[in-house]
Amino acid sequence: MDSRRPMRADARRNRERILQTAREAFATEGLAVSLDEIARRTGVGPGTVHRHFPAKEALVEAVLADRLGGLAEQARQAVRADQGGSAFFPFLLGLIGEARAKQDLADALARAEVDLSELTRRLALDLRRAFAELLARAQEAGTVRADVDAEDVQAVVLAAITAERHRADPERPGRIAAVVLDCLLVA
Amino acid sequence: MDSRRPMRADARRNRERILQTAREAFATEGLAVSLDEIARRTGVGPGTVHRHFPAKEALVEAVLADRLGGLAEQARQAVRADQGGSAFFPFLLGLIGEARAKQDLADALARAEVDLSELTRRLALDLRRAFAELLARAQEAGTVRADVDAEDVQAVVLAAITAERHRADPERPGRIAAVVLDCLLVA
Amino acid sequence: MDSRRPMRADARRNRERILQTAREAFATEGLAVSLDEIARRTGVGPGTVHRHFPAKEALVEAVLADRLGGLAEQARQAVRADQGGSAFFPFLLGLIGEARAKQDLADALARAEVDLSELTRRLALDLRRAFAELLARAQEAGTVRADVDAEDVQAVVLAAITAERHRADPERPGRIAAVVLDCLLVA
Amino acid sequence: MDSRRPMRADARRNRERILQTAREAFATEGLAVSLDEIARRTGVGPGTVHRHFPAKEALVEAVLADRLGGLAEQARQAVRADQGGSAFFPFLLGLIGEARAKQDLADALARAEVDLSELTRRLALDLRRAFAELLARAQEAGTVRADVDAEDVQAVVLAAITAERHRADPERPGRIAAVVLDCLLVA
DNA sequence: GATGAATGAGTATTCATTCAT
DNA sequence: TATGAATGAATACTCATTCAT
Repeated sequence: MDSRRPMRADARRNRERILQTAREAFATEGLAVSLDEIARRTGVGPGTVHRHFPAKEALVEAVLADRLGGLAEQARQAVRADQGGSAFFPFLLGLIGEARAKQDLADALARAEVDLSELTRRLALDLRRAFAELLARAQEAGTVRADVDAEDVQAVVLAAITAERHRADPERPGRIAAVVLDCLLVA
Repeated sequence: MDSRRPMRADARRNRERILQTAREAFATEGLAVSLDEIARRTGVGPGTVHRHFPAKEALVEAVLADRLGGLAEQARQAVRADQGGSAFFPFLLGLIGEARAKQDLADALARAEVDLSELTRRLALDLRRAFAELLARAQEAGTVRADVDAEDVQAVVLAAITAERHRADPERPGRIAAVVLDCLLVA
Repeated sequence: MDSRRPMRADARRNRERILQTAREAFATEGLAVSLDEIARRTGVGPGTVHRHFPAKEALVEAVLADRLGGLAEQARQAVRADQGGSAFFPFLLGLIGEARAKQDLADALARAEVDLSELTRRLALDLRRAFAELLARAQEAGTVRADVDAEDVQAVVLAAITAERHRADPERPGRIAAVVLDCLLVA
Repeated sequence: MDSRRPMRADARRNRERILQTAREAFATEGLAVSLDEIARRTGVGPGTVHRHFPAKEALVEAVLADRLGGLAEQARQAVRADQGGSAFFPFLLGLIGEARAKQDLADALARAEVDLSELTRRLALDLRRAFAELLARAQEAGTVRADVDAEDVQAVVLAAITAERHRADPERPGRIAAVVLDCLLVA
C-alpha cells in the first residue's frame, strides 16, 4: 500500500465505521469483544476489519489514538481560551463529563503511558503538554495547590472519572467528581 | 449439592484451595485466567472446579464474596476500635494500601453493587454499614465534610485506588491517594 | 498431566485413531489437510485432537515418529535374519514396496534428518544404524559397490521410491525401482 | 479474455512480470506463497493477477508450462547437437544440475503427467519426444541398457534429482545423482 | 466425590476470489 | 484495463462445560 496516496473514499468510510463500532463496543463491553462481532455490527466481513487493522491490538490502538487525539485538541483549545488559569477546572470537568458518556476515555488515559506505538505516545505527549500548561497557569493564579504536577492531575482526573462512574447520581451529575477535584484546591 | 448437609472435610478443603488459587490468579493476571489453569495450579482436575463452582461466574463471585467478607470484618474491627472518629482515615488508607498489592480489591468494590448474588449483596451491605458508622463518627467529630455519605466515600476510595495505581511513586507510596483523600476533609 | 501414569484406555484409543486418520490423510492428500478435517474424519471434536497433539506440527511429528519407529524395527529384524549380506536387497525392496502403498514413508525418510524433535532424531538414528549394518555386510560379501555409505543408500532408496511412484507399472510392480537399485551393484 | 485478439503490449508485459515473480516465488518458497504476495512483489494489484490467471491453479500451470517449454527446447537443442548418442548423459546431468538450483523443475517433471491442461500436456509430450530421440540414439550406440524406455528415463532423472536433493555433498556436487544414473548403463 | 477426556462454539487471522471505482 | 477494497470460507488453536470412568 502506498501510504502517500489518500485512501479511496469508500475504504476510508469503512475504516471510520469500523472504528466507530469498535469505539462503542470497547467502551460498553470491554476489550473482550471479538473482531468478528465488530465486523458483524459494522456490516462488513471479518477480512475487511483485518485489512484496516492487521491485528486486534492495532484496532485497540487506533481507537485509543483517536481518543487521545481528540483530547489533545480539546486541551490545546482550552489553553488558547485560558485567562489567568480560568480554563483549568472547566476543562477537567468537561473531560469528566464526556467520560461519563464514553467509558473508553478512562481506558485511553489509563493506558496512555504504556505498551503503545509511536503515534499513540506522541499524542499522549501532546495531551500532557497542554495539560501541564493549563496546570501551570492555574498554579500561578493560586487556585491550585503547588505540590501536584501534570501527572498527578491526570491521575486525579482518572480517579474522578472512576468515582463518578460508581457513584453516578442522576439528579446531580458530576457531584462526586467535583468533590474529588476539590482535593486540587489550595488548602 | 445439598446445602443442608455439611460438606465432606476433603471436599471443603478442595473448595478452599481452589478459591485461594483463583484469588491469586484473578488478582495478578485478571479474570481471563482459564479454569483449567486454576485447576492445574490447585492440583485438581477441571471437573472438581466445576463441581464446586458450576460456572466460571460462580467462582468469580465466590472470590468477590470472600473479599467483601474480609473487608466487612476489617471494617467492623475498625468500628470497635474507633475513638471519636479516629479510625476513619487509617481504615481508608489501609484499604488503599492493601489494594495496591491486590488488584482484585478494586474490582470487588467496583462490582459490589452490580449483577451479584444474594450472598454478595448481603456482604456488600455489611461493609456499607460499618463504613457508614465510621463516617458518621468522623463527621460528628468534625474531621470529615458533612455533605458526603457512605457511598460517596466508597467512590472516593475507589478513586484513590485508581489514582494510586496510575501514579505509583515508589519513593512515596500512597502520596497521590492521600492527595485524593484530602477532598474529604472539612474545608 | 502426569506422564508417568498410563493414559486412560479410551484416551489411548482416541489417540491411536487420530494418528491413524492423520497417517492416511497426510499420506494421500499431503500435509495441507486441516486438523478440523482430521477430527471430523476420526469422529471427535477439534479440541480432542488438540488435547493429544497441542499443535499441528506435533501431530505431523507423531505420524513421522510412528513411521520411523516401524522402519527401524523392520531394519533390526532384517539384521537379525541376515546371512552374509543376503538381507540387504530384500529389505530395500520391501521398503520400496511398502512405500508404494503408503506415500508418507518417503516423506518420513526425506524429512528424517531435519527440523525434528529429540524422539524423532533418535528413531532416525536407530534406522540409520541398522541400515549401515546391512550395508556393511553386503559390501563385505562383495555384492554392493564399496564407494557408497549408508546415507547414499538411503538417498538411493528415496530415489527408487520416487521413480516407482512416477513410473508405476501395474503389470510389473517394482520394476523401475529395481532398475534404480541396480546402481548399487558392483560394476 | 478473447484469445483471438493479441493482448495489449502493457498487458502482455504485466503477464510476463507476474509469471516471472511467481516462478521465483514458487521455486524458492513453494506453492504456499499467496497471490497477494505475488501481486505485491510484481508491483501490481491482486485484481491484475486474477485478470491474467483466473485462479491460482492457472498461475501454477502457467509457471509449469513455461518450465516444460524451456526444457523441451533444451532437449531439442541436445538432439540437434547429438553425435552417436553422445548428448544423452550430458543432457541428463545438465537437467539435474539445474534442478539443484531451481526446485520447481522437479515439480514440473513430477506433475507433468497429471491433472493438467491441454497446453501443458502438449509441452510435456514435446519434451518426451526429444527425450525419446536422445535415448534411442544412446541405446543404438550401446551405452544405455536396452530395457528402459523414455518414461523410465524420466523417472530415473526425477529419482536422481530427489536423491541429490537429500544427499547433497557440497564437496562433490552431483555425485549421488551420477551414482543413480549409473543404473542406466549397460551391464 | 474426584478425575481428566471429550465436546463444540468461539477467537484471531489468512487468502483466493469478486467487484466497485 | 488496472486497481485495491471487500468478501467469506477456512485454519489453527482456546476454553467453559459435560460426562464417562
